[in-house]
Amino acid sequence: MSIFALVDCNNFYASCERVFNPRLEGKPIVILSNNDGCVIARSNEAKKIGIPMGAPYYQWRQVCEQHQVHVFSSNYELYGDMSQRVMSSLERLCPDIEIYSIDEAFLIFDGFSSQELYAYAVQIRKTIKQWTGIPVSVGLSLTKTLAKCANKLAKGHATDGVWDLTKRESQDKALTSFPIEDIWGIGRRLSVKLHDIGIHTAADLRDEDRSLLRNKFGIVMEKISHELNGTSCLPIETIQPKKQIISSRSFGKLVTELSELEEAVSHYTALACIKLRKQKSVASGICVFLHTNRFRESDSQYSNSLSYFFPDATDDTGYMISMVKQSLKKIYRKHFRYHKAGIMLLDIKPNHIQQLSLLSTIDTKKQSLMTTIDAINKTIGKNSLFFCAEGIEKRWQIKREYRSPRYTTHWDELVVINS
DNA sequence: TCTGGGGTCCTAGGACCC
DNA sequence: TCTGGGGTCCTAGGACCC
Repeated sequence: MSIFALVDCNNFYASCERVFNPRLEGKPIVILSNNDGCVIARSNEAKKIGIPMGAPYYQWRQVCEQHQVHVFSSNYELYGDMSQRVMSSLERLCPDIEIYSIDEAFLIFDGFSSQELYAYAVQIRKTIKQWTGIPVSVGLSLTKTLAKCANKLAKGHATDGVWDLTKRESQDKALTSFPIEDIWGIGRRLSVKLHDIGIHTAADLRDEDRSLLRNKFGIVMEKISHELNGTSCLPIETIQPKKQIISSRSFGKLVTELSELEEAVSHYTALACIKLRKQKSVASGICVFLHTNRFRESDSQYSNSLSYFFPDATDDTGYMISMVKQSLKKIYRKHFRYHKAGIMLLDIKPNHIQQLSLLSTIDTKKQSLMTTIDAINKTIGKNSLFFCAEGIEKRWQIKREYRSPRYTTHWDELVVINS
């Protein structure tokens, strides 16, 4: 029988900061979202202080200062690179792997006894720590959902960072005190509804009449119940190309001018196109959106979006920028203070099964231009070449006052050791 | 002053087809 | 008395995840 292991990095972003700055060990750390807006990651010490996930930073700044919390802007280049190191290490330890998020992966094992597997999980944990510096926890069980539960227990209680829920007795014991809101796939709204009908723990949900669950909540809930019962409904999935790519940011300052919005939106388009070409795909359309700051109740509010579909699916940044600027002009209104804008690439397909229009004229020169730009930027550094439309000053760019060095991706930001 | 960003899946309802 | 029935595709909205 197959056993799923969920490997999850502990407080991933905070751990990444610690790898290159060991003085942070044992200290409270928080990491802020883009624009230094919200708290999006916390070390255990920061959790203990009571700083909640998602809290607006300006409301917690004082508390942070008071407790000498180390505050960082998000450093996605560092976290992304560290994630790759963790994932490629895991791939060497187990060939059957699904990378589920930046800090989690499911592994699948066949033919291990549960004692052997427990020992191997402990080994995996040690190896990842040694190779990357990142601490991880491992949850073991018969389904993905149970492995998630096991991982949660590993984080809370396990001494060696591994929790085994493969045996029915251990499941019974754990699930009767496992709150439904902690189950993977049950969010805030569903847990309220479940409590209303008397389902309070994972065991309650597991033992509930599944046709009732199906009728009341749909197939997702029915599957969760099966999964909690040890029947696997969610297989390991291989990496799929994205079906849509979104690129958007809040601005570092409120923006009123069309010209600045054009720059921002062009820049986001360029970023999205890089991702698009990287996964060897083309997009059939692009949607542009913008809105004012809904938290500023005294400001007049406006939001809008507009999609444009291309005659032929494409990955050409220049063409998309020109189209997106036209769309933006149509939805732009003067006299509003804009807080955020973005674009979404729509109906993405692999570039080798491109459906051409009757009158299509694919421009191979442009294709090789994009390939060349990507190659140059890859060799001599990001943004070495970019479209003028993206702007040079980029005054609307996000704030990142507390970003740590990009230790692993920039030569001039390498870690320095003072003797 | 200051409130993230990027994704997926499912469902219901409408449009349309034969 | 008694409006056809069965199917697909698309979209918007809701829910969730990290």
